[in-house]
Amino acid sequence: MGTIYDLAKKTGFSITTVSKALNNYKDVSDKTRAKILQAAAEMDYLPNAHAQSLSTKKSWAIGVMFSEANEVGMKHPFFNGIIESFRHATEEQGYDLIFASRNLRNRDMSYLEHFKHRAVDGIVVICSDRMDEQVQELMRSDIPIVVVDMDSANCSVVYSDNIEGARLAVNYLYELGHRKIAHIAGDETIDAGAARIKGYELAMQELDLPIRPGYLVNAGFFSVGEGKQAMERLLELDDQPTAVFVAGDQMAIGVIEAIHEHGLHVPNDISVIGYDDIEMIQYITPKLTTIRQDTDEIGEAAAELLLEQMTAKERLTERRVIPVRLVERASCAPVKQ
Amino acid sequence: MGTIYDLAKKTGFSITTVSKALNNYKDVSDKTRAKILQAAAEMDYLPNAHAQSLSTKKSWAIGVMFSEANEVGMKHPFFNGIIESFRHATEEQGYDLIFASRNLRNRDMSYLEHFKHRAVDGIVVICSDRMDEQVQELMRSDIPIVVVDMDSANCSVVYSDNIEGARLAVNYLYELGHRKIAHIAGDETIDAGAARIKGYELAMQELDLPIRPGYLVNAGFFSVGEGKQAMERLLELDDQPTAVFVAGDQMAIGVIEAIHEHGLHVPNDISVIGYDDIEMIQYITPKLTTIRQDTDEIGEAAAELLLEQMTAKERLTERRVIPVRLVERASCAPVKQ
DNA sequence: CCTCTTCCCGAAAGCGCTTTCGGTAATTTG
DNA sequence: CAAATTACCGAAAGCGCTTTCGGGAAGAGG
Repeated sequence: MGTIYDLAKKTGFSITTVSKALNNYKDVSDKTRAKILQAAAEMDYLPNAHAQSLSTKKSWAIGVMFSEANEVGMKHPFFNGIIESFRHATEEQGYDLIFASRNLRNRDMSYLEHFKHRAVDGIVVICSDRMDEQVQELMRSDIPIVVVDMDSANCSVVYSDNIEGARLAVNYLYELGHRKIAHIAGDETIDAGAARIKGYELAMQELDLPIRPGYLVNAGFFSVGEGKQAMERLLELDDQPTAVFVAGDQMAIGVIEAIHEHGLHVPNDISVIGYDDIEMIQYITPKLTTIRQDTDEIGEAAAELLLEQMTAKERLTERRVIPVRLVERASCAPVKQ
Repeated sequence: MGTIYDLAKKTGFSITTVSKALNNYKDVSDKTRAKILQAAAEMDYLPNAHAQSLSTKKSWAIGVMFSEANEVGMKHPFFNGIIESFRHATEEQGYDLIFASRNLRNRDMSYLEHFKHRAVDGIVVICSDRMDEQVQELMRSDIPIVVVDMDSANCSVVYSDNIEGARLAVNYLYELGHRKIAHIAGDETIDAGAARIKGYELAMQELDLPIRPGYLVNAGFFSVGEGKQAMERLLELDDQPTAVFVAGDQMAIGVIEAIHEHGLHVPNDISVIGYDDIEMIQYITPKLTTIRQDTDEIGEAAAELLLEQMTAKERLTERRVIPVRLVERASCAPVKQ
């Protein structure tokens, strides 16, 4: 492959000139530039990224951190959608993504330390627990950072309009005639969970609907199993809801399962509406009506906010709230008389 | 953060000694090592990875390439399972994963070029089209590489036992009394598709079952829509199958949809068995019986084969075939009399 | 007491690249 | 034609680290 030294030797110019030719400096003549480029092509020359980074202090790499909670890792469909679109957007600008191990040759370090070690140009953190000490540390650092699906005053953030989403859901159920609307919620330590709860309460209040005892149930961390358990608790109530707004699609799947196992029918007996619009819910029975989060736009926005900071070379704190919309499918029906 | 120069100044030792202390060379006394480590901790010293890589020619990074076909990218659930377990396994050894953009500051280069530029220690390629020129180039290179879900004589590979999987599926249907067994296949240009076809043909032959006209239908690249279309073609046959072995779970979802839309019932009218065991098929109706690919083990095996080559510093060509198993759920039933 | 090891430490070169700064040759200007 | 630009090129320092090699001091052996 060779280095610029080889190129210099081969062309007879100095390494300075070679480097300049390669980097489009204007103080090399077209003729020598052409010669050098030609030679570079002939010997399959490729610049060494490490040497470049060392010298320029720019690594063209973005560190990715995501929640390992629930053992989902990279398997979480919502996370994946976001990271995929984030990847596309940053890749266009020439950045690589690096998924950091926290294990530096057997000395394990924090994510921040690792990212500093790797000298990434920026960091994106996705789907995380705001209480996570690691995340806090990242947010306190001076590396450009964007946080997805979580709010913070100290760094750029992007998340869906969860309040509005919850309102959409509740209003939709209301228009179908439902008055006894329950909410199976995500844990309040997760921003998205808390916001949807807030939106639910707000919407109910606006509609002058009381939140009956037991109608707001914390189902934890968005898994199918937790959703199912939560629904079972609702089904034990004397005063059962006719509709339930579930804070996540995966939980909603569990919810439907519980309802079915109880011998009831969705949506004829109970309507359920989810949140996220992950792909698979189109294929379950009944197809799930849900609030769609636009993962493409979230990813793009995150990329935009991060790139902005990286070029500005200063910490910005912009907040981007991505609109959501209702996707009507088959899991909600007018209330039975 | 500081460099080793700062550490040297602070402790009064030379940078040589500092470096040695940090890297556990034995020709520094315990006392000075302690001092240096202490000072390092005090000033939050972290070694610069680029400088290290430049000097040692080891980057502790593994390049990841995956298929962009079908626009799935990182969203493909099967891919994700594998990469997640691969990540875990390599992370334990201190490696980071880098998802390469092919856009080096607006000059777009091949994956191989990019990986060379980044000086990765190894490459993993997943779920790819064997015809892809980029993949071919990677396989021809001299960088340690492991290929998943594809066969090749020139590099280490790991894939599921697709022949056996197909056989398991066909035999299972046979035992349920089915004799008219069709196969909705993946494209033959995909190794997994081809192997499952072969397994299907083999199994049918072993059971002395004829493959009736139109019973082997190419459904392309494993999407829900393609599966659905393929099933529609089967349903147009005068001599309809009583069971169908589908080469992928996503396609199977489309298959079931087509059958239902045709007014038939799964499994009472037609039995369906899938392939992969992606998470969501537990939640569709009926729950899909399938051949389970062990993504965890595939990822681990891939990591193992790659790490092996990286430490051996030579190209190896081991082949690892991961066993599969039948997961019985509710989409298959005894044949109607 | 002298020599031979052993134990520690540091000078220096090298990894591959960028960038400042100065210098020469060619060109323009008055 | 002299002076002032302009165009082009290169020496050298620097980025932060590793590793070879040699040398001084201390301890061991005779």
